[in-house]
This record gives sequence, C-alpha cells and structure tokens, in this order.
Amino acid sequence: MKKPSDTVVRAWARLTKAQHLALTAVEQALKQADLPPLSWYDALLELERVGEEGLRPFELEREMLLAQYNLSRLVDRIEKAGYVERRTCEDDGRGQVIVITATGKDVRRRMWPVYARAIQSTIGGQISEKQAETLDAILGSLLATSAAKTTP
Amino acid sequence: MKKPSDTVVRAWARLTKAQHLALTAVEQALKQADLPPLSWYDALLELERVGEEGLRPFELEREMLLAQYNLSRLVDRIEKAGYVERRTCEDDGRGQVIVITATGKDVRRRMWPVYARAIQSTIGGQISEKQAETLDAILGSLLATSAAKTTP
DNA sequence: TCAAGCTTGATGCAATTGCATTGATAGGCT
DNA sequence: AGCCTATCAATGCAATTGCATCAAGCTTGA
Repeated sequence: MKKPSDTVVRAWARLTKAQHLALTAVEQALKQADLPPLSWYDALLELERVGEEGLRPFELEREMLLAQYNLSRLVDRIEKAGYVERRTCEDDGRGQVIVITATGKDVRRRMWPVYARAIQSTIGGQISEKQAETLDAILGSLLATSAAKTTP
Repeated sequence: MKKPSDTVVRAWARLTKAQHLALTAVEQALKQADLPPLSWYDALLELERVGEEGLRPFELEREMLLAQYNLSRLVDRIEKAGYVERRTCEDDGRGQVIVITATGKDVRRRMWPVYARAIQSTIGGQISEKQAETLDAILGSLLATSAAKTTP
C-alpha cells in the first residue's frame, strides 16, 4: 500500500474540516429552530420515501451508516416523540418494521427549509455551481468503490 | 437566501458520507493498532509543530474546531496518558500552556503510518491524483470564506 | 428433527459530548 | 484605585455513543 500524497492528505483534512463546519452549522440551525437533530431528519426522510411499507431497522442502519445499537436507540427516541411507529414484522419473528407517522412527515417537512438554508450558506454560497458539480462528481467516484467495503 | 441547488444538496450528502466512511476507517485502524483516537493525533501534531513554546488551550481549541469544554477534557485525557504537560502561563494568570512531551512525540509518530494507510485506502486509492488536486482546491475555496464565520 | 450457527434487535455499562454555569483573572473606563 | 465587562478554563449534570453481550428467532445440514 502506497503512502498518500500530500495532496490527498490535505484534501482529507479539508474534507473533514468542511464537513465539520457545515454539520455544526446545520445542527445549530435546527436546534435554534427548536427542531430535532439532523440524524432524525435522515431517518425520517428514508422512511418517508418508502412510505407505508416501512423499513426494517437493519435496512435503515445500512442506509444511514449507523452502528446497530446506535440505530436502535435513535429509533427509540424518534418513536418516543411519536414520529415513527414500530410494527411487528409479519415475515420475521425477530424483526420489526418502522413506519413514519403523519406527525413525523410534518416534522420532516418543517425541518427541510432550516436544513436547506444551512447547507446553502455553508456550501452553496461558497462555491460556484460548476464547482459544486465537480465536487459532487469527485465525491461520487470516491464513494462508488468504497461503498462496497462496508462489509469486509 | 436562495435555496441550495440539487447539486449542492447531493454534494453535501456525499461530503458527509465520504467523510464518515473515511473517519470510521481511520478510527478503526487506530484502535486496532492499540493507538489513541484521531483527535489525539490532531492535538499532538499541532503541539509538536509549535515545539517547546506550546499552545494555549484556546489556541488549540480554534485550530481543532472544538468546543471549549471539549478541548479541556481532551487535554485532561492526553495529559493523564503523559503525552502532554500543562504548564502555568507566565503572561496570563488565568491561562496555561500545553506542551507535548517526548512520549507524546513518539506516539504521534507511531500513529502516522496507520493513519496514512487509512487515508490512502479510503481516499487516495479511490480517486486520481488529478481529482485529489481538484477536490483539495474546491474544498480550499469552500473553506476560505466560511472560516471567517466561526465567530458570529 | 434438532443442534449449531447466523441474523436481528435490545441493553448494561463505560466513555465521550453537549449544555449551562462557575471561578478566576485581565483589561478598560471613570 | 474601583467597578464593570470580557476572556480563559474547569466542571456538574444530562444526553449520546461505543463496546460487549444477550435473547430470540431463523437457517442449515447431518
């Protein structure tokens, strides 16, 4: 395994820094608007996408790149807030199905503008559309192969 | 404030995902090698750079984008491990100066190859050098302006 | 069939992070 | 000097995350 070039190392450092700044901005904006944290949004979005069907915890876990115990507890919290429902799974006695509620959909919708504004001000506003396209493309190819490595 | 374009939103999502994957890989690699977490590396590196002079906690705090209480406790832990020393600050009775120890330098040096390998396999190995340069440049311009917004 | 092993999901406990507040000193202003 | 505000750092407490393990149900294969 070759050592990373200086460019790669610097890109990594900046990747982390940029993500950290943007993330902090998003979380702060949400909190300030009395809305749940970003992870709730991610979960609710996935669940809204699949609709009444719902998702199994382990599916959501993989979508969100979360550790199993971490997802389990995230769902606990969101359920307690009434934004999702845990239903017993017909096909698998061990499992369950998580379904978003009407309130959950509503909250997700209310989160979006706040979230969007924070993204725009930390990312969109700082680079050109052209740069955003390039950034997106490069990160896309970066993820294309490494996504397969989640199960080594 | 305009809404972010779809491209920006997707770039943001990928930014987060890529960073998360790489970070996880790095942390895992360090743990597996029985080495301290990445945040220790960052702190030790900054402290090694400035040498005997040391850094004030608040300086390190800004370098690392950490919350004040968070840095305070990080230093607690690193100090307890014997990798840094807290000295009383001559110039400012409230403050202190943090200086890396010889052991600290040694640990930092031993962390680097593990860290580097993880970066290479999650970033360097996935994209071309040319792409890495572009990525670095775009993130650089992204950070150029937003860095100023840390103190609103 | 049924034991061995795998998958799904939860949970006790420790470590870390976030939040709010505090204690102490510095620096400016009158 | 004396007071007021700002800065520097620590800390009590709650929430979250990480780690290890567990219980329960599925699957496989002799």
